[in-house]
Amino acid sequence: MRPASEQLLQRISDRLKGMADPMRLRILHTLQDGEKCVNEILTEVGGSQANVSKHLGVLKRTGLVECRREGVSIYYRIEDPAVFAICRTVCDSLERHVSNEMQEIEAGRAEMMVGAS
Amino acid sequence: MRPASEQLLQRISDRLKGMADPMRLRILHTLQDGEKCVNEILTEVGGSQANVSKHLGVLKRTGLVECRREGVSIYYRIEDPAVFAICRTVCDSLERHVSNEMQEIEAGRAEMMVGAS
DNA sequence: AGCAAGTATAACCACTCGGTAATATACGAC
DNA sequence: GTCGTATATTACCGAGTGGTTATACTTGCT
Repeated sequence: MRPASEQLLQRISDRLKGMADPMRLRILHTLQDGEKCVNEILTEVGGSQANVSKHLGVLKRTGLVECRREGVSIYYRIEDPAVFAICRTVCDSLERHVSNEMQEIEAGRAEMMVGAS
Repeated sequence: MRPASEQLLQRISDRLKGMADPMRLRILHTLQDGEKCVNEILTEVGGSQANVSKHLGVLKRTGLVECRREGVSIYYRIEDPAVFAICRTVCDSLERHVSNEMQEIEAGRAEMMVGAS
């Protein structure tokens, strides 16, 4: 097994950390259908202007989004669609997890029924 | 586009946060080839016992690993191999990112050369 | 130049996080 | 029971995070 260099691990965890926030996930999600300026993002995801701007800064620093200026507006767009693949993978995993929980609950219930007089 | 419920976003970000740390990635990586007890993990990933134990706690709370007791030892194992798919996706994305940077540097250099007398 | 709109930044606060050192717990051997 | 080993937990600290409010910056318009 490869030793998985410290640098690589650091970069992976940075990127994951960049995504690991509900507000930022909302922003990424709303950018899924094309670039949008801050105002549009703001009305779609809610929250204060300063807060959204800060989260956009985090996303930009992390390399998850890019932006360009057009007049007085600044348009943000997804820099790497891999984000969505990651989200999908996590969602699938969560679904499996939940269905496992359900099965265990079912099994537990069945066992209780056997034990019951 | 689906509104992507607040709960789901919270769970996704929790899971990402659970992975978003170099030490935890190292632990997950070392568990890739089967379950290991804390001592084994400890010697493979380094760091203090308390620290590794705490990170293992985080991984367990997040639902990324499971554990079982065998005598005095406690064996941990990956609960959901989706972790590796996520890492692979991030790595691929990083590689693309880096190669883009390289191209831009190359392009920039070429331009400079043109400008030079 | 001055003003307004869009966006970013600074200062601050409560809170979480990653780390360490020390202590507690659980188990097996004796 | 005591002792030693394996692991978890506690208490603490410095650093970072997510949020708010207020302020600054940048651009277009007049």
